[in-house]
Amino acid sequence: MKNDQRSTTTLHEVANAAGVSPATVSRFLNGTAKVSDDKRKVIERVIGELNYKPNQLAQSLKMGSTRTIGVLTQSLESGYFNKTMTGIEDAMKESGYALLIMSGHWHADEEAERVELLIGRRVDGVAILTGNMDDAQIMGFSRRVPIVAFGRDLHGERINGFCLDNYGAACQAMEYLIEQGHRRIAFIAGPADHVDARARLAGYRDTLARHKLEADPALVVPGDFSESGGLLALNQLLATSQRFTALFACNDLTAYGARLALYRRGIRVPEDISIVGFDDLDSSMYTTPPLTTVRQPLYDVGLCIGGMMLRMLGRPQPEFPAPPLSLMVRESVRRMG
Amino acid sequence: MKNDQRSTTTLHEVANAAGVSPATVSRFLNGTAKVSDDKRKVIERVIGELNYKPNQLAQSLKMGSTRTIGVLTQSLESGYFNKTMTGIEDAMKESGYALLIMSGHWHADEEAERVELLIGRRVDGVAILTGNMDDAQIMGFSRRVPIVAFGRDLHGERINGFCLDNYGAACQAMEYLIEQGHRRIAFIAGPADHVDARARLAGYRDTLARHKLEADPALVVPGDFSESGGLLALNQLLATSQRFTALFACNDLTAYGARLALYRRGIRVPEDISIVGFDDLDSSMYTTPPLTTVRQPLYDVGLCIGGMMLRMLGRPQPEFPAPPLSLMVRESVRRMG
DNA sequence: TTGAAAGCGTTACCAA
DNA sequence: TTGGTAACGCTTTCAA
Repeated sequence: MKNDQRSTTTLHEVANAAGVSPATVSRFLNGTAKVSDDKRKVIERVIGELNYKPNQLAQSLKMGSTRTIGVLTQSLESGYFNKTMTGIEDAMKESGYALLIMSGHWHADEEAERVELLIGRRVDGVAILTGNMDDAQIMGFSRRVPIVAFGRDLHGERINGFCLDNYGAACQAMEYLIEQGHRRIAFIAGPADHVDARARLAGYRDTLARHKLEADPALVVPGDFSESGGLLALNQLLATSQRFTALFACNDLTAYGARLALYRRGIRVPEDISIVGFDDLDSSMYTTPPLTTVRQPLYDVGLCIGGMMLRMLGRPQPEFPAPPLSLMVRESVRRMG
Repeated sequence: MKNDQRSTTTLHEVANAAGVSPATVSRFLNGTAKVSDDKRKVIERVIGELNYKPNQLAQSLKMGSTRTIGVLTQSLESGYFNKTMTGIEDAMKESGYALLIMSGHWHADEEAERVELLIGRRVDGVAILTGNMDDAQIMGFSRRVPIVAFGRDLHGERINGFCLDNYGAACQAMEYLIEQGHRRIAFIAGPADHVDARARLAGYRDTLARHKLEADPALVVPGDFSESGGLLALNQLLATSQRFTALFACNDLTAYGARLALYRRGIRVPEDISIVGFDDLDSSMYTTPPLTTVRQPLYDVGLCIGGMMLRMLGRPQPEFPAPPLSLMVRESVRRMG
């Protein structure tokens, strides 16, 4: 017993102990070529005795593939992104690929830096979840590594992307509110530089216009996709003493914050004010009242991303269409009159 | 321009182009030894021109370190674990270490399998977040790779662990409830095989006993750490028409579910029933009413884990004491009489 | 200060 | 079917 400390058995040691050449052991391991029954038996035994595990590092260096895909998320804490990552993880499960995850925190420079890091670590592909980088920048990266980008409409030899129809879903939510008899509908916006936030705002405005309803600019207040932003926004809105019967929040977190602001003032939901959110986070089913919101099929998005990646990497996968957004009608909207 | 496709420049190519030996380039890159000014200049230029980036794979193989630490989490979707991971990520930020994250889904076999995978990928260390493996099993892994384990009191040459005082915090929460005048307090338990869940239950029982209050077994109902479990549990509790004025939920998710069950029946919080949770998830500050709950300093836990890991890996780090749990008094508990 | 060369643990080609 | 051997891209002796 000389291998005391974390010593790792190598292929050579196995070969020596088994009295065969390293090449043969390798062939046995990978099924690359036939090895005779007697040798196979010895090798099998020796591997068991020595508890040999191939060094993936060496394999990667040799084969030019790390069996790792990099994921650029924005925040490890985001329920939004993590659901997607679970999907990616599950899509990759059987393939032997591992996920190297890094966060860009919605900061273009940091995102680019992380992608560089990922490439430096020789990942086989990079999945980019939204973020603030230029499309051009991402296209540039795609010359160095296969990329699948969620939230971007990018396509090319080594890159694929897809978006969800945020605009359409926002319209759908607004239609619902209007159909329930609401006329004065407030909107808490998201970060102005965020594509999805912009699409949702456009959906709000266009639907109002389509119904020839006044789009009172005082009814649109800025938010930042966070609970505290929603709280602030609603306080700000209330301070202007504008009348409104419904509120469309650009995401669920914002809706949570707004809901608390209402609670603080004793304004009931949905009796006094109706609320619609966007995302359908897990907890939205359990708020009081359960939140009516646009469901983003994030897990499926992850599956989709994973599948696209695997396909780019040359592993045939069943196509998985980008899933649609849909309105989850729960209990935060009241039917008027 | 011959390097069209993702071709990667190597150290040798740089050396050739610069008219020096690979060794010199390597020395320049690592500052391992002095290189003369003229050579240094050429090398610098060539590296820029060729956009050379060292192959980390080759470096790792040579140096025996991947600068990667594996993290065994239980679920990528868990707000609980992800907060911790953010802490780990931040602790590692400057060190050049990357995180290879895998999920065990609270299943001992799967956890062990993931750790094997991590070791196979030659991570420099593994951080284990709770989970269901035996302590012995984990000690076993520690002979192969340095480990820091959260939620375990393990110590050894290549392993360090720490727990948070769930028992004490549960007692603290119960003391608060009693102090507020509550006498009949219900408890929604967590998974019976979960250490933390057990500690919290023990805290509930012992505090009752310490105050000579009846521990009515009908008042403790099983849950599973999820919202739906909390909802079910509370319905079950209500079905027995037991009297109680307060509810201690073994975690926040459970509290959310219970709160919805109450809402459904028009039972007000905290006027009719008071609720205390455990974890202090981000959204607990924004529930209606904001939830009084035990705060787990998960981000700091992550920092702590990261620091311990770095120290084990031979990088001196300032010690970071395991942070204490504390009760966040908000608005879900009513003062009786 | 520099270069040649050995080696990290694999895989795969070429002979045998 | 097997073994020898040359890579993969890097770091680090050892000499010069």
